Amino acid sequence: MRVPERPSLDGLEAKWGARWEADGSYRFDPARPRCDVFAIDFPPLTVSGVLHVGHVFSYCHTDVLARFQRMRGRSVFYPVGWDDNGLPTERRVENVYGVRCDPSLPHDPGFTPPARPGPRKQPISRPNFVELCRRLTDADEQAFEDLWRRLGLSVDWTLAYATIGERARRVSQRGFLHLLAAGEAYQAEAPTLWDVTYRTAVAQAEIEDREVPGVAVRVRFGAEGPAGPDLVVETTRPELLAACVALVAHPDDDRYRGLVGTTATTPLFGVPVPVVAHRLAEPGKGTGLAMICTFGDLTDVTWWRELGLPVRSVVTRAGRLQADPPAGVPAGPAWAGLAGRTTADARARTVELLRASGDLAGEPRPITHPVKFYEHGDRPLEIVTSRQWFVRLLDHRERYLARGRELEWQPPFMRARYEHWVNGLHSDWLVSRQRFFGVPIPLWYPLGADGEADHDRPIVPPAGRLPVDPSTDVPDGYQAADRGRPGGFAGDPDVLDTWATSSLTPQIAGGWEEDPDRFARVFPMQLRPQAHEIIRTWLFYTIVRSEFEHGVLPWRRAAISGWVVDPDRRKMSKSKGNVVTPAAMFDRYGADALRYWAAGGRPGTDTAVDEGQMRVGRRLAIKLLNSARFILGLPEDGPGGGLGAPLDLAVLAGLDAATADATAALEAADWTAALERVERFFWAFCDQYLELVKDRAYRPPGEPGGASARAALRTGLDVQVRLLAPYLPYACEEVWSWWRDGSVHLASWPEPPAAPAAAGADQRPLEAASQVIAAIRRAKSQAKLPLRTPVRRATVAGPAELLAAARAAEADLAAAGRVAAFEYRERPDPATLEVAVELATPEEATT
RNA sequence: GGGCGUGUAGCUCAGCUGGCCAGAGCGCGUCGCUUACAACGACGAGGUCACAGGUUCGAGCCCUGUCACGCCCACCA
Repeated sequence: MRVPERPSLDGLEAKWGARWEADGSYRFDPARPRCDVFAIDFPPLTVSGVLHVGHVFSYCHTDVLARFQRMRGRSVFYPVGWDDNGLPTERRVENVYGVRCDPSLPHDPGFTPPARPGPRKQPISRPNFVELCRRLTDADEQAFEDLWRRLGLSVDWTLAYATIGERARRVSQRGFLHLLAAGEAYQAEAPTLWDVTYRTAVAQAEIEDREVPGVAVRVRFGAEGPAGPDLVVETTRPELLAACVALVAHPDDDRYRGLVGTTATTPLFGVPVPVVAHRLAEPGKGTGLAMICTFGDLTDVTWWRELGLPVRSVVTRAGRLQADPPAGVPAGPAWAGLAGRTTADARARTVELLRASGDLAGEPRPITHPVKFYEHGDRPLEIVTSRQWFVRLLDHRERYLARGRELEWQPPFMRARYEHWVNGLHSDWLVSRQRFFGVPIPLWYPLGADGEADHDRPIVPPAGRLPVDPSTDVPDGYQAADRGRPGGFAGDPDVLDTWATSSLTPQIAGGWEEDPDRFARVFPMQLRPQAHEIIRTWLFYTIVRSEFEHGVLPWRRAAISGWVVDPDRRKMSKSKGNVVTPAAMFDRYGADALRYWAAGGRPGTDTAVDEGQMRVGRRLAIKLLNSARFILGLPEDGPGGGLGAPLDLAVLAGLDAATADATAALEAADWTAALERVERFFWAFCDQYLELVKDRAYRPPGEPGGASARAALRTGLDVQVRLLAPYLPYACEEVWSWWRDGSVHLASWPEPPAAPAAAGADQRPLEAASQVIAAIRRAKSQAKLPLRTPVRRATVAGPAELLAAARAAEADLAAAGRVAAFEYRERPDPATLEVAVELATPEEATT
């Protein structure tokens, strides 16, 4: 036994972190049978360059569950992943190094990035760009790893993977090729939502609506024949006038019924367009007559498709009006004034032109309206027509809904989000992205004699060649010189959506098709912890992939965590300047305290940063050290039990109840309830029980009652250190090391009874004694006297059973309360004990 | 516009399938350096359980409606 003179939390993180790493304490044991494995599909940590306490919050929850399961004897499969793939990394590289990717440039092997970013972004080749992405993520990952280690996450670092790493690329490409072979992945030339800043198509799941200012403009169209006055259309996108292919009204709208089938004429351009009817036209919006453009919004796409209208594109992929007008639109002065402008510029310019030509009906009205944005973008999405890869979702909606009902959701209401999303899907999953730092689409296309790619006959690499990069690798049967030559081949230039890889995290981590033995042991997994805002992406897509590849749910339970909000309950963000960094919290309170605060966040609920709670957590950890020092510093008894006093049996019986409750809560993944239960017991153990038996505990070995108290104290400590270990891994490990071998985190989870002698013992002696000692303290406190003030007589009144229970602890009460004499009065009515306390006079007190 | 969630002491929240005087921690006040702990301990004061109806012997908990807040979703006229 080696108990320090003054226990402290200082230095524990470095000391035990190094030990756990050296001992491989958290290694997964691949030899254990499937039934002993607890596998966690842990969220790949987003390497974003910004650290805030939100990053540690939900990971603590998972870690508590992992540590609990490990102590229950499971081999925990707890891999850590890095989500470095994707657009956020690209954007950071652009800003940090002042570069941008130009895939037409050749690789420059001697390239070094500018020392500091210049005002203009320097164009560099794709390989150089990807190199910089790697360099940046490597550095970030190191910083993040240090943070997770300090937090005490019990992940298995030997299982680490990165979503841009070779293994992930191989799995991702294999998965894509499986979809392709099954006809579940297909390509289509279609109008899709397009981000003009990043110049890539985006999927439904990555879009968000934002309320932005705009204008509602009323525009006159020329009517045909005797229809009378001009037709007035209200639009927020007048710049798309040249893209107008029809006007539309609801079939039941009497105002326009007579016009359907006639032709109207666009102002400024004089282009004839048909007036058509469609149920999606809403009589109540604007004038009830809308302009159909290719393409202003998704409704335009629907109208265009269902009504068989022609295409007149005017917006380029860079978000500007194209140089030449679309076919059928004259290249007159009106167009000349708009060509090359951004859509926002062109909008204002069009209003001026309409005003000059007299085609404006009234003045433009400023409005705010919801506009679609790419979640990482800051300019509104446009709709452009391009060739893209899709994965079928709509065909299997019912199967995904069924899997969602099969999944155990925590909290259960989160299932509604999932169902809502799946029911609201309106398009298949667009998986191709016109980006650079991602998993390449593993295909080439043969080039015809005319040099055009034949997209209908993609060249597929054999499984053994994966991963491939079609921009540098050459398909079997071709030479490098055939690239881009008529009769040769061209690589698919696109990369896969980052979720197309992340949706395979169970397969990547589990060794799918590469380590079948391991995969069979860990998949399907037990737990998927994640945040609620990515239910529609990560969670949904993972179910999609698992359903396709394996026909099963990828995990049994999804634990959805809430947000961390600032102390004023606002979401933390860099722009608001309210980000709390974890490093400062670590320094001030320590990892255990931070974990304690995080564990107070109930499943699925938002939690505010609360330094007060961190202080409480720190206090709990210190209390544990101090109480352990006291208990372990008591005289040692020889072997042979000794448990016997009713109070000692009672405390252990109470501990058994707490253990059972905490275990049940943790089995249900309710880390907060379990902690509350254990914590409550622990404080009572220290403040009530320990104070009551101190006198006996001090007695030398051999004297009556001493061994029993010490046995209960030691047993209680032993059990409670294990109950708290998932929450306070450092303080618990420290205490454990004072008197036990090995790591507490590999010790067994306590199971009642803590001591056979105390099994099912009567808990009332402790309950009664606690009431009596509290009353004695109250009397002294109200008399403004020190607690050591003697009591001449304490008269205890109450029901017979409680009186008997109190009497069983009389000697302890007398010592703890300095009571000279007790009297007992039986009274049936009060449920609790009433204690009349006669304090000693000052003269008596001094003697 | 649709959906989900939340509204309980100054603050953060517990209150399980409705059952005796509504709980905890923080904060606050008072007292106390008692041989584990003064970055501590003991004790105490704080609540019309958002509002209005209803069901019931009995409701913070169930039903209806209203209000406030948060989140998710929605075809930008």
